[in-house]
Amino acid sequence: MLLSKLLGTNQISLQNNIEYSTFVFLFQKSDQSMSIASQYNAQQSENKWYKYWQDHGYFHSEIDDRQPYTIVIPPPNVTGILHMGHMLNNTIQDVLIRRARLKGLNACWVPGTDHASIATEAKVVAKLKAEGIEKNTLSREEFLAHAWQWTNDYGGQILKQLKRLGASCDWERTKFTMEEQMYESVILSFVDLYNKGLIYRGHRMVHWDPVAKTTLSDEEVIHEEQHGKLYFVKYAIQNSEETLTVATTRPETIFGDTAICINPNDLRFEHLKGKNAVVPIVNRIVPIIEDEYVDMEFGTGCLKVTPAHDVNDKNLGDKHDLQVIDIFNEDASLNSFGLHYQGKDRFVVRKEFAEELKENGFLLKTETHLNKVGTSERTKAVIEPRLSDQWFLSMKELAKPAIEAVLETKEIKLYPKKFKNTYAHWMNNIRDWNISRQLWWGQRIPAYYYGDGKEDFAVAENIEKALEIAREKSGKANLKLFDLRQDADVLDTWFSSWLWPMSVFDGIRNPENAEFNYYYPTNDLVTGPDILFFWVARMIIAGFEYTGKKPFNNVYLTGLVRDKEGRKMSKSLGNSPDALKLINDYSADGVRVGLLLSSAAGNDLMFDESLCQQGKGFGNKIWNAFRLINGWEVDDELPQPESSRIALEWFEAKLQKTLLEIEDNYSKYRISDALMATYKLLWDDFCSWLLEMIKPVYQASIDRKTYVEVVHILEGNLKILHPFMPFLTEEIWQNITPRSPKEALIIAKWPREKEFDNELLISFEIAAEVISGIRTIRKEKNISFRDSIELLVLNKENRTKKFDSIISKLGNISKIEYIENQVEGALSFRVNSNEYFIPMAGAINIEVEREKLNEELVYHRGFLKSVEKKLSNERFLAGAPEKVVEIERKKKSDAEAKIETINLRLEGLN
RNA sequence: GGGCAAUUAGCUCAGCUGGUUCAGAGCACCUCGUUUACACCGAGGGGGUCGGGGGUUCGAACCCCUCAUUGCCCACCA
Repeated sequence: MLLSKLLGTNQISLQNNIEYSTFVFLFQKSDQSMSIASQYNAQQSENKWYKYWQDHGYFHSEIDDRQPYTIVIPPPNVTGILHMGHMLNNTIQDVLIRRARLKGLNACWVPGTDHASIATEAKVVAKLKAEGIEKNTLSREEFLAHAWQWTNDYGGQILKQLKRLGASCDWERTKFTMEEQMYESVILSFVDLYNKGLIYRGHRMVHWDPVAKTTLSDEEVIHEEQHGKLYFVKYAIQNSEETLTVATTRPETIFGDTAICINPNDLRFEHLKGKNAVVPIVNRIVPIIEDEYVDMEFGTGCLKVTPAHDVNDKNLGDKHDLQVIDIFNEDASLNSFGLHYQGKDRFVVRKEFAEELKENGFLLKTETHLNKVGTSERTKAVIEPRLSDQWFLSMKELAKPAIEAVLETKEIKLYPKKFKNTYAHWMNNIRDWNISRQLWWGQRIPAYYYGDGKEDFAVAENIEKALEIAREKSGKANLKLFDLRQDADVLDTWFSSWLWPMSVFDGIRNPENAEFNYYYPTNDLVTGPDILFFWVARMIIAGFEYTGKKPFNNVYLTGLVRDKEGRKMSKSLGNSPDALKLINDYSADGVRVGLLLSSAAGNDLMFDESLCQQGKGFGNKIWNAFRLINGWEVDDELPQPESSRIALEWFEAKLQKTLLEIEDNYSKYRISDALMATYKLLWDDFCSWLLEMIKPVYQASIDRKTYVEVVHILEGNLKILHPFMPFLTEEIWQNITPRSPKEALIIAKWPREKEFDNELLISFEIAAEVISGIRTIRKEKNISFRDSIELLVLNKENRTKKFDSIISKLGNISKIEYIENQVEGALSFRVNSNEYFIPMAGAINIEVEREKLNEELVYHRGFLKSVEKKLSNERFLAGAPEKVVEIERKKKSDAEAKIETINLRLEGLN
């Protein structure tokens, strides 16, 4: 352990606000420093620290004096399993929440799961079917018992998987959208919106999913391009030898035809006006109506009208008072209107009926046709437009504050901001939301029917209240509970999750409760753009409706995780890696880093396992930096070398500068940039420069002051890295010295920001270039790094000598000497205007040297010329700001100085 | 059909208000190096007409126009 080394016998002056607690504890030295493996053992460490964190309640949040920082998880489907999208999403949330914790905020991340009405019900139905049980043989109660059984058996699996990822959720607050509090909140909000007149029951054309046998909202329908056929079908004209031809993509709906429609301006069909047509095979007589809706250019210019199965046809039907004939059963097989096709599936009928039409001379031809077909988001079934009674929520008014908050006052910010356009478009064209579903798994609609009339129902949060209302509404005081029949439908899943940020804090049932007032509005929401409308927009709407406040300040929309060929990850392609296997192979930290390395907000992420490898490699690098420091022997007698003092001073400045950069990145939700800045600080600045600069020569000891300071720096680095790599950092943190639970890294304090010396950073960069120049020459001339050499400096611009000790160390320079004149017979290089010489008798090839110098000369002359051209352009001088002109002048004089130097060197060679 | 975004090194992407962050990063690649924390390593290096064309400007990766390609969202043309 490092501790015994930190506590020297000498008095140490603690610089740089080193955490005093680090030094207070005295533990006996355990002599294990040498036995630490050169490879970091992730698995062991992950289990250990996750348990430790949980046991000590670091994830749990209670109201206190601190400012809250709240995130509610986008609740995954209760029966879901962790996929790459979740991993990305939750890694980002965990980074934000852990950072907030380190920054001293009261961080609260509320986890939970969604009952996912349609998806879960489909799974349960499939499972029962596999056991030989059909859903329709079960009562509602029996089915729900199976569904709960399923939920209890398999539900929440995904939450366990999130723990493997390191997600620091407040598990004590885990919520499920079907649990009592959440369920009641949904019902209350339904009743409330109904009483406000915003929820209504309507007979409308809705999207019907014939597989799930339920309606869907507009958002649940995915339009897909499909190659279909356009069938040209001949209809006879009643009492005439004439015919007309319609073009249709759906011949099977001919059974539901109740009119033919032409455009009144279409001169081709003048003679058909006022006549009737005969529907082929069906032999139904239908009117030929006129409406400008018909596009004369499309197909034949004649449209068959099927009001029961097409939205446009329904509109035409309403307008022209047409009969509505529904020809489908609920599974989209034909009903008795389908005549001899009764019971057959619509697609089978399409084929067979087309054949029959053809045989009877009604089908003139078919053409291939590309059109968009609506499919169910969940079941992939082709959607059937269907007329039915459903519950709707009118959205126009509700949406107004939500539009304002994002687009006008900007109190809610979307990242990346391009989604504002998409949001605006959807919100401004928002349509009423069909919220009823013909399913059993979900919150049941609290409407109770007491009669057969359209309005014979009462809406209330329980049946007793409903009875009161029903008695009043109907005027029948003798109505009994058993006269009431509750609506069979449940609510759209999103009608419960749109309350999520409020209902997890019980803010719907009990809006004045302390927790709700403390944690709400939440801070950041991290989710995918695919549910921007389903969920995000609706949460904003609900938030304003119920609290008058936004539900969150910022929305971070992640991209889709794709495979490295850019394909969507999907089960059918088999290109989705097993999340837990990845964690096992690359460690949770490695996977987190891998996912974040190239995932700017809103950009799709091309996932490649090698990124996880890079993450794992990074972890190992840090582990080994720790091993290096851990292995040093401290000698109290040693004074601190000049080079170490300066190196530490430099790193402190570099750290401060990087902290600003990281802060800036976080503030813009540029998480991968924040990670990259951290990555470079640790790998390049800390490992490659600082540790190399202070490292004692082989088997030598290190002085205590340097040692103490570098350990402190390591600790600071661990804090910055912790949000990205929580396990590794806690492991090292606890290995540095034993810590009490109060001193765990997870709740440590983020490094304090301080002024820093920028000049120091600049002069170090020059020193680094000098070192690089020395290395290049060593390499060119094959001078071993073990052989020390001398360096002569022709100092033309008063280079600071501050870093000379470091140059000596990293360049293995035995002596640095400042000189006044050119040196002959030496190797040379330039940094800025200064020249550096390494005396090396006989190592110079004059010809090669001259050629090199000439090349440089050509470059600088060309450069000078371009600058001079610019400066002689009067319009440039007039138009450009003084600052820019000044820069050009400086460039000019620099170039001139360089040319002069090179010329001198060339003369010297002759 | 309407809208939005993207196109920069072999790959993934930065590049903010037009000029010192201006052509960058990480990875990959090439060369050299290892009894010295780490080969999951170190040092060094090569590599781009900034999608094409036109314009504005003293000055364009950045602004405008146009074309091309790709992706996404929305939309009731059978």
